[in-house]
Amino acid sequence: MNQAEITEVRSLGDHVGKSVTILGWVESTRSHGKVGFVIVRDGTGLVQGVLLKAELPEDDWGLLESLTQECSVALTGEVRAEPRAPGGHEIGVTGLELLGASEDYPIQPKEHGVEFLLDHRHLWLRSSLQRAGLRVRHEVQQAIADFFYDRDFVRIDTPILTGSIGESAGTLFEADYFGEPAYLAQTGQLYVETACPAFRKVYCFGPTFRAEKSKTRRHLTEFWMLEPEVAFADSDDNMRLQEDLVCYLVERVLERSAKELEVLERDTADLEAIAAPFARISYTDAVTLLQEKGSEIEWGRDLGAPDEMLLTEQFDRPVFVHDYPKAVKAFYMKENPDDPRTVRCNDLLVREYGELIGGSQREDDLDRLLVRIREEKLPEDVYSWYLDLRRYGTFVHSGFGLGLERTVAWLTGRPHVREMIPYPRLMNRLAP
RNA sequence: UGGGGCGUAGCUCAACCGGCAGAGCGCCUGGCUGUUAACCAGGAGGUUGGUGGUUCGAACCCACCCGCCCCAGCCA
Repeated sequence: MNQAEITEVRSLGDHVGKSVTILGWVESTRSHGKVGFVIVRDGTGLVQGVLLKAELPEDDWGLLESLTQECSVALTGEVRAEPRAPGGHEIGVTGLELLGASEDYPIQPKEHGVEFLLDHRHLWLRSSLQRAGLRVRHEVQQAIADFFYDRDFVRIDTPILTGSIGESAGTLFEADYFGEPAYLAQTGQLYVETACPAFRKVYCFGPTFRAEKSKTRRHLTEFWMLEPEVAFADSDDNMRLQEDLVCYLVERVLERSAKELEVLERDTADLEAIAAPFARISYTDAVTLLQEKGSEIEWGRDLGAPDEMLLTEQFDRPVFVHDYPKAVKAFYMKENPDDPRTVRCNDLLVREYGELIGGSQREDDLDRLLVRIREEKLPEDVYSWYLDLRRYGTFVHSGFGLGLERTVAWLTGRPHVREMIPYPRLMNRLAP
């Protein structure tokens, strides 16, 4: 195999009229007796190969029947522009080599059930909708890195194995750590906060784990979370950063993932309309509004999914709900000086998917934080290092967590987060 | 964990009131020089999720169990 003549499908436009070799996997074949068509995917695009019995060596023509779905091949021939071909180009095949056979490939270009597809996730990844969704995920990850790099944030990788607890016990995955209990991280937040005095603006971005027995289209037990943390930023600064980030992500995906959104049949009208500022409504005002719209919600209770849906329908873009009751939020959130029943926090809600972001200003007063830890009956000793942050130069700071899969599901319009991560971990799925 | 739905060929699904278990796709064989989920002809492929019960007779009715999906709770 002469590597010098191997060409990627995405650059075929530069090789029209020339002979090239394509390496890839067969998506489908159609044979008509003395002419055959083969669709090859090489990971950069699709190209159609045209095989004429009269123009192929006898041996190569015989190979046609062994070109089964997903076998790997080397295809050699002249490139032609052909608008009718998937990908816009076709190759008049003059040489054909079977690299790896593929017998009884399980996934057909037909409808399949969810369970079957998830059981074959390692093969399902090759399908067009899955490729499109995961490519958007990749774009969003890169956009996140670019956004924070451009703003002088330092990326801090927080531990996945921890001895201390993130938010609430009972939803932690436990592991054995040389005889001691260890837990898979639910959040990197407490750790990333500690890097603020070192770098001022920081973020962590990695997998997090929740042993929640939830079975909804918005939850995974292992998901990727972006968690920025900014020193000397209050809750309002925090919301402005979230707004800027979400606008940037939408812009990037519209600009660079247009092809993928088309494959996914995403109507992008609502994304194109998104611009700062987003609506901001206090929890208290939201409750009043929801009650007017017929919700049973009462002040003090957390917003349920139906409430969030109803609320987002009142706005034409993502909406911030801020200053929730202290009782329904985490211990580390800053008590609201104007109304001690509430904390300085916010959720960012979008239509159909609910909470994309949860954020807050952090409690920076040592005594008040201790009171909250005791109220929640949390083990004080494991938080000693977190409390040190308030002992040695405490400072106003805020941050938030953005769920990657939920964000990508929203951007692509796919209904379920399980398709937005290569290998979803769900309550009842640990394989493949 | 609660509410609702479902489980039949490799896959997606039919099967009327309880009466011979079927189709499409995929696969195999043959035909065809421009197909786009190609088409035409033929073929193979079944312990109807499991156990027990009712009945002359169960894919179908009943009980229990297993599995999956959707919604809710929890959250990102």
